[in-house]
Amino acid sequence: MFQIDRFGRVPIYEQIIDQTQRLIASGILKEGDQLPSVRALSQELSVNPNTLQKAYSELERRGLCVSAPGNGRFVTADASKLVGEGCKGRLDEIRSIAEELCAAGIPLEDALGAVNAGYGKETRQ
Amino acid sequence: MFQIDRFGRVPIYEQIIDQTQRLIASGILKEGDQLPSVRALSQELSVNPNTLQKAYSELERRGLCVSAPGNGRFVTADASKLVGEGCKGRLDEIRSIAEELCAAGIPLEDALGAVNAGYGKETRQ
Amino acid sequence: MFQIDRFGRVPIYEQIIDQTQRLIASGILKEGDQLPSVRALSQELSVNPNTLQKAYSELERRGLCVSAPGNGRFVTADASKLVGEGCKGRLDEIRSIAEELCAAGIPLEDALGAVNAGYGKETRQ
Amino acid sequence: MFQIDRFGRVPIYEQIIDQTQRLIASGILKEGDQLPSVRALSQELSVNPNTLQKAYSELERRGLCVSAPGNGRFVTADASKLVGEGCKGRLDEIRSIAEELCAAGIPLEDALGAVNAGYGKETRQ
DNA sequence: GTGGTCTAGACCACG
DNA sequence: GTGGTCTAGACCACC
Repeated sequence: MFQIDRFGRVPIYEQIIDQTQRLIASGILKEGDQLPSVRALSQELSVNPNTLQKAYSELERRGLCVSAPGNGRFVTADASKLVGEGCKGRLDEIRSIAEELCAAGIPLEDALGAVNAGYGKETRQ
Repeated sequence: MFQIDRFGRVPIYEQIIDQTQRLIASGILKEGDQLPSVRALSQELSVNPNTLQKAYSELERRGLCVSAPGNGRFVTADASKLVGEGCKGRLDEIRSIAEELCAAGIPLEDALGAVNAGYGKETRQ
Repeated sequence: MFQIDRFGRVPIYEQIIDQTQRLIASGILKEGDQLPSVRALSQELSVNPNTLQKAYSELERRGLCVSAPGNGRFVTADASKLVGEGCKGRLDEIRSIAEELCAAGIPLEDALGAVNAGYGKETRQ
Repeated sequence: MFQIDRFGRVPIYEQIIDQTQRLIASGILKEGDQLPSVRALSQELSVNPNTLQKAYSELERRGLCVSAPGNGRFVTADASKLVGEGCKGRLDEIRSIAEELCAAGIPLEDALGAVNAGYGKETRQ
């Protein structure tokens, strides 16, 4: 369910956040679904419970899930909507990188091709 | 000449590297041009000299500049070419973000639009 | 009769206690009235019977009700008086918050207004 | 500078957050001031560095301070304003408690007295 | 069983 | 020196 890269420079807890958001965005996790418990996931991924706790707390802060102590943690009703909004901010990242590529003389086609590749990977497979 | 963000999560020395590369990519810094001295730049930016030293060392390692002890540090002949190649790696970043946007249901047109915006912004100005 | 928030940080059993006390304070529950049975309330609120048991035990400990095994649980004669005394402790909470507001520069009038609003709301309804 | 209660039910990290906010509200901590370092404060209070890190991270999330890795953590320009706004929400807490006191038959004068006591404590001393 | 908090101690990158 | 992350292991309250 989750894929961890222990050696990159993105912290583990952030990988969990990102991947959970992606699961919500793609509809695999829906409103009311229970997230894997801190302990269970900790064993499955061989990651310290505290690290997962940190990731889950952040997701909660963003309003994507709520915790019912003693019962588990559940995806909220507007999680999907919130993730969608958040993703729009990433368009700015693309624009920013595109500016650099432009300045460096990389042809526009290459940049557009990269975007298509990103979309194609999901749609074609 | 340089713009430093002391609070972001990208280290200062990396900001120096990035911005220097961009100056080379955009032709503002050309072969044979002298880079600002560590001491001068350190004062101008209120940045620790060690930090600048680290940035410059990395630029040298990448073959973008050479130091002539006692004379200064100069942009190399193939700096422009090397930067161009390096930038291609950023296409992967775009592809990676595009995958996420795709998963989140953001329409392809928006992503392509962001790329065009990045290119357009520079060409129109 | 009861309103439960499963996600807040106040434990469910404490919510039951608080709300029962409030029902007594406001005279809705009077001496000799029967409290809903653990089983019935457990179904109505979809709450674990143990949780309700814990709440009722605490109410008994405070002398607000007594259980007549096999017959039910009943509000005691001095419940109303006891609740009244207990409420006085909340004056300290107000004082504590008032200190913070004072430190933050919130005008005294606003704080007094909030108290009046709390009283007014009940008296007007 | 900080006062920790290890036995109450408010977590230590939250006490740090609250007290820091109060220091900002009362003008003792001003824009640009450096917060005590995680390690230093950890020793002074005999509290684990992680706990302080958690508190500081939350303050940062609320926009009250920024961290310059390697240099320390500093109060932001609008920290004071943000704290002021946040405090207004506490008026609702007062109103809510006042409602309960009203229902319990506590006289209005007692509640108003508690507010005055909170304000008086700071002004008279 | 669940989530939440805390400690102790380690490692890393940055300045 | 600074902040940031992670692990290991413990304890608590709640359901």
